[in-house]
Amino acid sequence: MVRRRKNPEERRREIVAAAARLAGKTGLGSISLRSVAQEAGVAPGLVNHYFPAVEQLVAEAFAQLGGDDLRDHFATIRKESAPVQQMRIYLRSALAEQPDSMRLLAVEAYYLARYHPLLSDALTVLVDAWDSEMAHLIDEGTRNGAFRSDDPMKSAIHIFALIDAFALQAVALSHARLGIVREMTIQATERELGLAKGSLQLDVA
Amino acid sequence: MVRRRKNPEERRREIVAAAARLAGKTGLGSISLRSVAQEAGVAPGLVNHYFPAVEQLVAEAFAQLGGDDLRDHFATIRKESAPVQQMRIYLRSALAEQPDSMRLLAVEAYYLARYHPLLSDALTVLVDAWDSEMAHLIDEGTRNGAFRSDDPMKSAIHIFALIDAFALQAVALSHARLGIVREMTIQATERELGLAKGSLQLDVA
DNA sequence: CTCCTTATTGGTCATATGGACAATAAGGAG
DNA sequence: CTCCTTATTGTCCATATGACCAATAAGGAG
Repeated sequence: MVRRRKNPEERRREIVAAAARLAGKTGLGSISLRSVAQEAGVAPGLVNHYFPAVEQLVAEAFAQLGGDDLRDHFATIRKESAPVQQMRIYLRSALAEQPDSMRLLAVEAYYLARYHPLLSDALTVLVDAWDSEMAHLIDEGTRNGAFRSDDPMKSAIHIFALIDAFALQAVALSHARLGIVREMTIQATERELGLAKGSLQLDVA
Repeated sequence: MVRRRKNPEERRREIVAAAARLAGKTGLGSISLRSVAQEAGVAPGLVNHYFPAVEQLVAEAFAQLGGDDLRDHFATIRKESAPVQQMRIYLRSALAEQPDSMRLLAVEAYYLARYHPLLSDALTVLVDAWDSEMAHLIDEGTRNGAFRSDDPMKSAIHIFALIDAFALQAVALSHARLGIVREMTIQATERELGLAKGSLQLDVA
């Protein structure tokens, strides 16, 4: 095997990136010493060298994917200037019929978190980040006059709880239920933000 | 090893029961040929004899646990006669701080369902059963005049989506968030059933 | 140019998994 | 009481996992 000696930080990043790529395709469960080593094009022992415990690698890969996903979403949201439109854009992607890979990953992470302290921490950090970004958005909208919310953070948590519920259903259950939960989420969000019924209807441009 | 030859149906039930016991304690992931064989006090090969694929056993164990849990809950609920009190009783157990084993199992099942067709089917059956039992309860309450709901099934699905969201959080996240989601679920349920704010407050006897 | 740190490799171990199979004996049928 | 079906056992195999470790060589320091 051709050996190429790299800067440790860089190699470490490469390994995390490889693990994240795998998880994005086939879930956190597909992260193993050997699979990651192959994906990164290095020997399995090297993965072990940087991550004495695979647990750590799983947690970092999840944090990586989650962070990227969060940034992507808010970059898209921020392209809109009107708060109502921002919220509509977000709901449209969060309530899409077929779950994107991050949503599947999140459900997996919720489940694994029970046996996996490091992943649990990463999940907490990610959820907190979403909460505060969303609270910030709601706060802006409220000052702007577009929304009405006494407690933006509370509103954010409320909205995410509903979206989580949708995600859970979307992973496993029927389309009929999905439709009902989607409607419910939209209406509850409108109510939470003091919007008129129908303001967040997704099919409206 | 002492060999005792039993009626096939009985032995099969024993094996499912052993698997269910394991899953109740340590999750569906702890069901394996060997662990179940040990729990049931038989040779691993016998488990294989009754369940050529472990997948089937996992699905049946989950169905067993889920069915028992459903029956238990509604047996308790039915002890109350007043619909509002029935609903309060149910919410109190569903929104309890520490998740009971069935709740953890459900989250696991939602996740595993993606890779596990038989478990997915079992989950669908269970969810449908909950929906229709709850819809029935709501329907009774509506005829009785205690509730007000245009579409009991839709109301049931709405309520369960919120409870699922709570369960998801309860498995992994902080108490602060839990409290917010609990309040939200109670208020949304009151609204869904046409009840006055506070009617379902859990600390009310 | 030489040396030495350490990134990197490849191989080994212990463990757990699902699955298949031949041998055995329990216990009901006749 | 005898026979025969099949429930039951113990064993074996292929595979995948995490983890450990000695040997090697890349590439910067001096």
